[in-house]
Amino acid sequence: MKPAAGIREVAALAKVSVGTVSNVLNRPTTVAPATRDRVLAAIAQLGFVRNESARQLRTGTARAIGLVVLDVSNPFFTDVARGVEEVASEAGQAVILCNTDESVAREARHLELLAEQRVHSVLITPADTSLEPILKLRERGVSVVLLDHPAELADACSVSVDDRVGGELAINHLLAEGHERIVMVNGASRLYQARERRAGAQQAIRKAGRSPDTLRMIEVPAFNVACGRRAGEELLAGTERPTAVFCANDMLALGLLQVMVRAGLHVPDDIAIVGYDDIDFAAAAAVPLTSVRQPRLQIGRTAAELVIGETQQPERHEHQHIVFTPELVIRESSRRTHRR
Amino acid sequence: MKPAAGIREVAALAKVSVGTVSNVLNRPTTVAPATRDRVLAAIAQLGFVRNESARQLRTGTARAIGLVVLDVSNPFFTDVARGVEEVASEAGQAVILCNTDESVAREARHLELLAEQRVHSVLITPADTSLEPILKLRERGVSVVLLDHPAELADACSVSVDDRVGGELAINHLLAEGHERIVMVNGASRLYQARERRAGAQQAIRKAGRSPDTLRMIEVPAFNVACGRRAGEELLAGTERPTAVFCANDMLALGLLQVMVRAGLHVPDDIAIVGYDDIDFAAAAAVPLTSVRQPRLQIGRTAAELVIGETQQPERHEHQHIVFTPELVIRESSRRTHRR
DNA sequence: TCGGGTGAATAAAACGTTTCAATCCGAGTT
DNA sequence: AACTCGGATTGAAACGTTTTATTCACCCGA
Repeated sequence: MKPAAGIREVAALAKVSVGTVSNVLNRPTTVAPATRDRVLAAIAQLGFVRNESARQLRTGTARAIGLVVLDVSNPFFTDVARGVEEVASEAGQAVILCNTDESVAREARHLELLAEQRVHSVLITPADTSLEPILKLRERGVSVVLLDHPAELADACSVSVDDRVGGELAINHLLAEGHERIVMVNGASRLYQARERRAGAQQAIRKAGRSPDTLRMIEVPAFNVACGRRAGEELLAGTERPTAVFCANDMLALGLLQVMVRAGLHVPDDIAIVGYDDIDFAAAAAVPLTSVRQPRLQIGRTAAELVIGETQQPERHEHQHIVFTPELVIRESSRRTHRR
Repeated sequence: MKPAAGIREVAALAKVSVGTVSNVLNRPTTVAPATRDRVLAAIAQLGFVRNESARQLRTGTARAIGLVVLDVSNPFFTDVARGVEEVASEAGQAVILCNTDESVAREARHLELLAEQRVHSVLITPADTSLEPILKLRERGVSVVLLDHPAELADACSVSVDDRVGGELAINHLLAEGHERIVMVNGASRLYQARERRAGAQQAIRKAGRSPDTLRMIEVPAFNVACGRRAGEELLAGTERPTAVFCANDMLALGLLQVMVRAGLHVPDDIAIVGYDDIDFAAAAAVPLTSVRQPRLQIGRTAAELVIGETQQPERHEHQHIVFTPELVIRESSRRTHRR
């Protein structure tokens, strides 16, 4: 195991200066074809691999963009990540994927790491209401795009989906199906999504002129399957079971659904369920899940495009706030049947 | 936006040499408490963030380990990743997650990138039978752990699950349930997992003394839901529908299940289905899926531990090949009912 | 008072690139 | 023949750390 050939060994072998080798690597057109070939041959022969740290040190910034999400286990986020990756790799950028599990502490750690790596931009779904750590990034000159979190104040772009409309869509649908005792199972209200979806839901109730207690709230610690199960058990144990449940994401909905089915309840006749995100598994669930669809890939692609635009032409960049509109996909878990 | 404070600015402000600042960062105990506090104060005041590239350049290797998987959308891999992340972060290592989508070209690109980053180790589920690109990594001094791919020859550790046994378990179960026309839906046989699971399945048939045409093979291009759907449609269209299907992973099984249910077939009475991996969504599927369980987190944790052990004590490290044993989890999708 | 230690701090060399000003050389132009 | 021009190549500085050998200041025991 030799000590790894560097640019100077290559230069020596090709009988050129290190500057020329660097040019072959970075501006191939400026070097004469003959020498270029000689250098490439030397590179191949020595198995030379550019040392990215050295390059970065010199140029000042990494060719990577950080993507910080709330939960990698949630297919919603892996789909977003896929979108990001697609456009990033076209632009020759690597993506560093970080998972916070909704923890502020983990988020801070990851942001610290990304700052040390000198990534030029960060796409992030904030784990907290306070955007303070993110603003700090901006101060350091990092481009930031907030995902799923319109940044009214922050000096950054944002890409989001109108969660308020999403919440409304879900509740309107349930009301139209004739439900009058609805429970909303929500994640930590420290998360923007949780708050907005709730606000949308409540707004729908108000607009429909129903009593506020038509809609009861349950807050669980995290947006995952386990918490969905827990919420389901809670509902089963309690008195006054609702006739419909709106879960603020599909992971919760799938967990809850599982509990209901196992308990022998019929979905949707005994209890209707609506989820949020429309991940692929929603359609394949025990009872195909009605869900509020978000354009997952599109979110990722757009965010990546914004940030790449910003870093490539910082001067003529204006921060944008892009808001997609969600769409209700009705499936069996909430569709009126004629059984009862 | 000032030009980002470096270690020398900190040193100047704290009235010490840069060496001392570096010591505060890396060997805090060796510096006197008073000066240490002074330096820390300066760091805080300037908002100094260590430049990881410079550190890396000097020390020669990154504090990161690369994790290369076949499909980030597959919860199996995100769970493995979670395991890796857990132990890596305990050891102060970052994880760079790369997705190949089973493509050899993408795998090569990612390995190239990781090499440029000078990661000290790579955990990888190879996208191809040939391990050649991986051996090249080893030559460069990178520690490698093969995931899900026992490395008989390669100069590397491996962590895997006995896929042959897994295949056998699945088929034995279906035979025991009385099935005599079984189809196995498999991914690209360029993947080790596909080959082994098939071998196990065939072995089970042989051992049971059944005719080889009890088991028919279908090979689809990739281990994902879409391909599972396609296989399902193919089966529906063909003559001689099997009474049971063994899918070589849960994504395939979920896709296939969806098609069957939509076509009005009853699972398991009209057609039984067995999956592989036992991802969380398997239990929540339209019909809870029988599946061959692999210890997903454990795989990730073990791999990370191996590689960290190797890099920390290269001299007294011996390559290990750890093989877990899979376990059949029987659920409704294959359980004999008394309906027919 | 003198050495000999010890613990703390320093100065300077390296790490492997990129970049930029400077040089070189041959072809055109006058 | 003298000049200019432009493309190709070069050499050296710089990027921000870590590290190692060295110096420094001080105390202790002889």
